[in-house]
Amino acid sequence: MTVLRDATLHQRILGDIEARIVSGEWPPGHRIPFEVDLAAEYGCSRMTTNKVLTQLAKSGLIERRKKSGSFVAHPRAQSAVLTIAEIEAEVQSLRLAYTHAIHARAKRRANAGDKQRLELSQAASVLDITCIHRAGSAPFCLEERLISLTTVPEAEAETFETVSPGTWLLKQVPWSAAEHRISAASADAAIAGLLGIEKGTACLVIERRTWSPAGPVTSVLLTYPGDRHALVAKFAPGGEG
Amino acid sequence: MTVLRDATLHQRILGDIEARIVSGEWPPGHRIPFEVDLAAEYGCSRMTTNKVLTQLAKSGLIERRKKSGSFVAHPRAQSAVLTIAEIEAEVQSLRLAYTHAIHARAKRRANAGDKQRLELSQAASVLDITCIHRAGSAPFCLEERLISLTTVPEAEAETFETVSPGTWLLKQVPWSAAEHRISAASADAAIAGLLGIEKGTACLVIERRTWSPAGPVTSVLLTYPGDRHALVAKFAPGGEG
DNA sequence: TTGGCGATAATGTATATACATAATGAAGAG
DNA sequence: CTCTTCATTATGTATATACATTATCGCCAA
Repeated sequence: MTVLRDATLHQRILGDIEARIVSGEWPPGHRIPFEVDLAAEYGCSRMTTNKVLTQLAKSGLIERRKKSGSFVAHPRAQSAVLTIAEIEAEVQSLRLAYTHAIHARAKRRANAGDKQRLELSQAASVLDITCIHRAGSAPFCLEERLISLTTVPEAEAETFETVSPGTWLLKQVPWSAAEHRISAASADAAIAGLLGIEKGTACLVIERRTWSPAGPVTSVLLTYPGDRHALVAKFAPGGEG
Repeated sequence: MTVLRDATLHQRILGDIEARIVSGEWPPGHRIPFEVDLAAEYGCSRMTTNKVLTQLAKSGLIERRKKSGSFVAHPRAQSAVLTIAEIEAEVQSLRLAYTHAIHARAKRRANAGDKQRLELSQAASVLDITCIHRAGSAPFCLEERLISLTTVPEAEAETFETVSPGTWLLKQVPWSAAEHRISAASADAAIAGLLGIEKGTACLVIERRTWSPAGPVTSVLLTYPGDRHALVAKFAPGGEG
């Protein structure tokens, strides 16, 4: 119920329509007023109402059909924005000291498993890195990463001792596309040892694969002890409130 | 590398700028041409380039500062759109028959735990439902749900035998806000029994809480056997590819 | 040197207008 | 009665214009 003080006309119209949809006053399937009618109602030009409705359509709240009008959409699937912070930032937001250590680092020709993880078809060489992230003195997260040296040859010269692989790659390829796969798994003996937890503990596993226009960049498995970590995703109809 | 055939001017400009950012040609911090210069380059009006840059700013790829210009943003956190399908749709996409069964259903005054889960402050009554979703004959997912009868009194009359609680609520409160919390947990004896898995199996747990303008609606814990399920979230710079 | 003041330059919002596009529905031809 | 055609109508995209907002820079004075 926060009344926006200096809301623009655009925001006012947008908010009014959103409120009527979210409250259920306009249920899915309901036809909302035409652009020209809304413009008349608010005493503005059609361009203004057009931009509002276009934005609502992009956010998925309404559907627009030429000649027919605009209709409140039927929600299909719960979708939400998932924010995965950098591990260092995540640890620091817990007011703990962040450190990382490289546990293993090897260059090799890509084997079958590597090719599948990176979606490589041709022969290529990769860098395989195992890294432990700590919050204070306790292990926080295990990182098992493959880097395609074909796409990022500069990685071969890096030891990643001072800068973690994730942070370094973010500088090299700032705006790559990514796909995340989130699942749960029991820690095997090796992982349990590295994370200092009991074998069989449930862990949250995030696999992130990233691509640049030049090709596959990296595939990383992040394993978190499950009882200590959770991902949070929020959804507000129409974007952010 | 798909060349858009009938791309609008807006899409062309947008794509060109995105490409230069994603490729690294324009690194974070780089100042991109002014609206008027872009307009001159493409032979269009400033309104067109303005809308393109405004959209890029909303998607987080650039930052805009009055008098200074527009700059490629520094990526802060990996964020991606997570789509959580309805369980029924999810099962059917696996080409399996979907059924659900109500295992328990109880109305009660909200206790301390209920109030915390629903973020209720006052006394209220809630409906507590345990429901098993099956793919074919095998359990697929366990649903433990609280519904606030203050916000959705109609729920009291529902048995949810024919329509699952999630589907029913989606009809009642179509466009509610939601918060998801994703974690991993070991199945205890009760959950293992209901899901037909061994005690201690790692499970993916999604807690979804939803609100309507009238107040908290529901809190649901979805527990999936971890080795059989994964969530997928994708990120493409600038929205969808 | 320092402090403030105003010109400037870039973005932010809104308007009126124009024409393109596509779906609907009605009129007309076979 | 059916198929085609065409006018209508609502959205989609783009333009030229206007004025508001707000950082930044340079000038001038204390």
